[in-house]
Amino acid sequence: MENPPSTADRLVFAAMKLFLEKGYGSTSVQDILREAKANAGSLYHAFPTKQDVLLAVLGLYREGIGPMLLAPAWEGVEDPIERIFALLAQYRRALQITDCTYGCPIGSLALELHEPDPPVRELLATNFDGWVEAVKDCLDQAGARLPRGTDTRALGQFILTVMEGGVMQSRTYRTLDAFDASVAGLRDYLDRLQADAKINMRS
Amino acid sequence: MENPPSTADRLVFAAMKLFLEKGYGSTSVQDILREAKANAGSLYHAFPTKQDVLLAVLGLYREGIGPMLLAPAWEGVEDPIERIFALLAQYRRALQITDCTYGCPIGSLALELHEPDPPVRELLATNFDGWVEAVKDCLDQAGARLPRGTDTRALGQFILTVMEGGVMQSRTYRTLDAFDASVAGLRDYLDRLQADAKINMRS
DNA sequence: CTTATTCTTGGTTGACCATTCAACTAAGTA
DNA sequence: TACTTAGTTGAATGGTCAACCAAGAATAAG
Repeated sequence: MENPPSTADRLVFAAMKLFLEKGYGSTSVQDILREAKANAGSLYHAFPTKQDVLLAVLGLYREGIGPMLLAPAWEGVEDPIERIFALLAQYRRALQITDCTYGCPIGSLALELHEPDPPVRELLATNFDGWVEAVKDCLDQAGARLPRGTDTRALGQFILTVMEGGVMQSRTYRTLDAFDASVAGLRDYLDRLQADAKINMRS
Repeated sequence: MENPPSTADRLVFAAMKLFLEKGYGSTSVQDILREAKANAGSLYHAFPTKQDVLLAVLGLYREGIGPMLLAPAWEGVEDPIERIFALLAQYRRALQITDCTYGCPIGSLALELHEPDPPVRELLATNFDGWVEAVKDCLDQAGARLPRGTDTRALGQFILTVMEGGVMQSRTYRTLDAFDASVAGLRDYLDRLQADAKINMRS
């Protein structure tokens, strides 16, 4: 993995960067070729179509959830509930250093591609699944700190919802306000759930 | 307003329909012309560029929030908190009858247009503002049923976040599950806020 | 009726799009 | 050596795109 990356790898990384910056539709194959310093033939030798490049990018995101997203976010954070907010803080940082222009790449693609071919839609869903699963694990670890019978998977989906909705608004307003308001709302909610669980310990 | 609509109107309505169905980038000027049964020159007589058609569509959405969105959703619903959920139910219905393909037109455009020209971005933000303001009004009417000192505008933003995030996931999964889970989470949260406000009445 | 204005017609322009292809190179094998 | 395969080159293809515009029709004003 230390040797120079293959042309196919360069192409996928270039596409990942450009899809994040400009979206899928507005990124031309030429753009990818220029960014990766490759030729059209090389791309079409490695990938049948532009959409297959997208699939490779989405696959890379899926594989990267653990090592590229969760690992850095959770460094030095042990508490499972705090890990959730550390993850959200990671997205906040991304918004901050890009002046609220880049958000969640998966969410952007999910809404840009109105009627994506089934394989694309499935990979987007798989990415969401991986994210929700990670949050669900945190919630499960929090265990008795949450009310008995909490549907942790549904709560995980709710947390993804809050992240994506907050990112969407912040990108539109070009301000962190809406994202912060959304995370604050979530924080308040989780605090109340924990307070409730504490009171009802007996029973 | 009973006379046949002008060509410009037909074009804007056609564009509204197509932008919702296929997004802005994937809708060509030709598509709009075909749908509106008009010619290219007519469009460019009424609008300098395609983007100006988008601006007209966004303006129409903005004007329509009250009469086209809130009025039907709130028919027969008086309770301010229930009005919020009636509004969310309206989006659920839209998802349902389109097999989870159409969601919120503003949200879709907001994420599709990665770096929109300032006037477009501002109109998207104005649309969000109008929505949040309407929800805020409901929350303000709920008054003492919410904890003292509740930031109703921030809570309104949070509710928009939940709607948009839920719609995004449901469109990706092609299932109402994630939307329902998100609304259920919000319902639980608002219930807890109201329970809290009731207990702390005295003070 | 005449003139001015507004709107419509539809063909045209030139840029850009994803994709293809025949020719070429480099590396491996026997 | 001769042959095979994987990867590369970059020009060419056919199509679609937003936008333009000259000419004509409809409408309104004098």
